[in-house]
Amino acid sequence: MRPSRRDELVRKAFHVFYRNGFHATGMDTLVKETGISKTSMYKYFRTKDELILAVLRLRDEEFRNRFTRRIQELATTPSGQMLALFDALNEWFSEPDFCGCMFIKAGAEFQDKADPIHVQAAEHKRLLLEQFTALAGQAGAAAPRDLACKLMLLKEGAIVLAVLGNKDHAARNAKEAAKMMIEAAIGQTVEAA
Amino acid sequence: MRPSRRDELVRKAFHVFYRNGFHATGMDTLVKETGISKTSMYKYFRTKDELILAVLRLRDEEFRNRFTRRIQELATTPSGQMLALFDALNEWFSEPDFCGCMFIKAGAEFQDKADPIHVQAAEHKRLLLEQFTALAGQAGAAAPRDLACKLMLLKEGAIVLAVLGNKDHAARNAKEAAKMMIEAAIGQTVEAA
DNA sequence: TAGTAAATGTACAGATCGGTACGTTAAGTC
DNA sequence: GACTTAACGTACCGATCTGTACATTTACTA
Repeated sequence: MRPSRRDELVRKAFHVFYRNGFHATGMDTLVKETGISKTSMYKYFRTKDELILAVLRLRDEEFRNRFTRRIQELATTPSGQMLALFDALNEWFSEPDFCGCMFIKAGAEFQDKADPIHVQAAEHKRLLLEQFTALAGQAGAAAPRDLACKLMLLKEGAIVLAVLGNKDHAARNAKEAAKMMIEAAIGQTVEAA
Repeated sequence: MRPSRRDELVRKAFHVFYRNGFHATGMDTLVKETGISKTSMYKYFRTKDELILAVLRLRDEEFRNRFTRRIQELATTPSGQMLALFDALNEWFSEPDFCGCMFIKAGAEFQDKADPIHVQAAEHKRLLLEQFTALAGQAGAAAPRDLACKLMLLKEGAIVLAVLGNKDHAARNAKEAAKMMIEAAIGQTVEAA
């Protein structure tokens, strides 16, 4: 089974949806931007929504993998990695084609909580929270889930303000706030990278 | 100048856009949901985008007014009001028709930073940040703008997680985190309401 | 009661939407 | 060379999109 053409579609469709939005991107636009015929698209996916779901699944996997790896590169201790999370976030903000979180946008465009796309978006956040919780547990936090939730709050808030406000300001303050949260939860200081 | 019919349109259009999204809501849907003829709509506003802008302006004004008033009802001191902000947030989350922040959603659907709708959404966040900064200044915070930014981060993060995760969890942790931020910035404890 | 302004309903234009039908081309395999 | 498979292009379907034209009705006012 050669996955090439189908994966190429999903990968290219991601960029178009990410930049243009879901409802604002028509299938004809996708044909033009991806160079893949509409006939092929509808052989791989029965509906536009199914294509969107595939895009979100790919993005979820790649984003979490890349994020986790980058954090491990930046710090060795669990507490240090929790703080490095916000350096990785800042790096992401600085990428030239950064324009927010795909899952926040998916949740915003597909608001029905029963919609599979909305569910998929929520699932991404849930999986991230799980990872953060594990990290907080390894760091010896008193209430790992609460610390993880607080880090998530800062991360999501930083993304929103990076889109609608000042990237640098958001990233710096999120990291400062995170440092206080982490230190309060584990009872010792954490040094910034 | 009788503002009734036009304002009625803006007010009712808000609810439809808020629940259904901007691109997903057609003008014919607005006719059906608001009971106002399409001819009238296009007499008041030349395009759909202009109507959306008017909706955002109304929402901005009403949201900030209502929020500010509620915070003043819940607490008297500036520092207490900053904390009460997260009680007001929790109340908002509990409203039956709560489905996120209209401006985050507007920013997500209109991503072009030059688009007037995107600009309007960013302006709302900027004005909120101004208010928080003033409050932080009154409370005697060392760096009012930084404290305000941290509160914003927690507020926006809480909204995102209220939509894509657990409302109660998000609101409670946001308030706990805010308490630590405020106390660290003003150098004294703040009591919860 | 006549006149005026606002709001209405209906019908439509031109474009685009998601999705399908169908015939053609390109590349490999036997 | 015959056969299969995957991808292609084009043309189209019915529905919906934003926005307009136009004649009619409502409601206030003189």
